[in-house]
Amino acid sequence: MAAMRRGDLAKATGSNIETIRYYEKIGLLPDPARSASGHRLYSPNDEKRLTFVLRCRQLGFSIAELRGLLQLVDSADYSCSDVLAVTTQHMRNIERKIADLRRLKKSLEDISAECSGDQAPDCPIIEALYA
Amino acid sequence: MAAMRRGDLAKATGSNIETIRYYEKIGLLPDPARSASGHRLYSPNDEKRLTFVLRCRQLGFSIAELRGLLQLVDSADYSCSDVLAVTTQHMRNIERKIADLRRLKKSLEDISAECSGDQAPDCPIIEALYA
DNA sequence: CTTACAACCTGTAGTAACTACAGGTTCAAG
DNA sequence: CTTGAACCTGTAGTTACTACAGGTTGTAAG
Repeated sequence: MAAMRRGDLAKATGSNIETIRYYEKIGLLPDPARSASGHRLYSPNDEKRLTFVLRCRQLGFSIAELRGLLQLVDSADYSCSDVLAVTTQHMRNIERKIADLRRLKKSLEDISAECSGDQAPDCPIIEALYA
Repeated sequence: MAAMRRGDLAKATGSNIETIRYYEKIGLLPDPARSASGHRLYSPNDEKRLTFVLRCRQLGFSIAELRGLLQLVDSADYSCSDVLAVTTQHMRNIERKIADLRRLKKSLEDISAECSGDQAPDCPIIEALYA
């Protein structure tokens, strides 16, 4: 189980090599071990943590939310209710975003309804917005 | 019908005073007239254009999409089909975002389903992500 | 007429979450 | 021993603004 270098870790997790350095810089990942010449060396534990971070990001957690989640994880005595609170809040945010987008789409549909889509000049969409 | 200054225009359109300068800088708004001492002076036409820009932004058009729309408007011989093409593309983008968020929400629900939300340590949400 | 203060002017830095580059070192293969 | 990939660092660019610093102008009251 040899230590991985940064490129290996990126490949193993499917992430961008620069992202790893970025996450380290902002404190999501701990400073890794270094070889004698200064190259970063990653353990399987480091890989697990990065995987966690990447999964949370894929689930739409912001870096700030993720920081909260990691604080829980790192505190080592987190409970279900703590985690569920963060997750539930995040789901609410997502629901709000969905609602916003739906309203947006409805507005666009309404505005577009009058538009013939043909070669006519003076499109009613523009008329509606540029009044 | 006196010319407005920047603060007046911001108030009239409900926008931030700095945003106006920003839109000017990136070329969404034309360079306005200036008083002898260098203060910006806005015409009713300027106000109409800013209103258009703000409405499009509220409808979720990116600055790049907006630029396309303005190019059409400024070309003065745009047609319905041109405008509808941009709008339709934008609606598709919104639909995709909605779908993405729905999938996200579903994943979170699935992951959370096992979580009791009580004081138990070792939350299954974390287990699922930090595996 | 002066004083005060709001509103303006400019350029620049900060936000979120990365990505990309420049210029230099180290590692691994042939 | 040479070559080239992979690494190192710091910094700039992205989107769409917002906020500040430090200076000038406009306006109203005294």
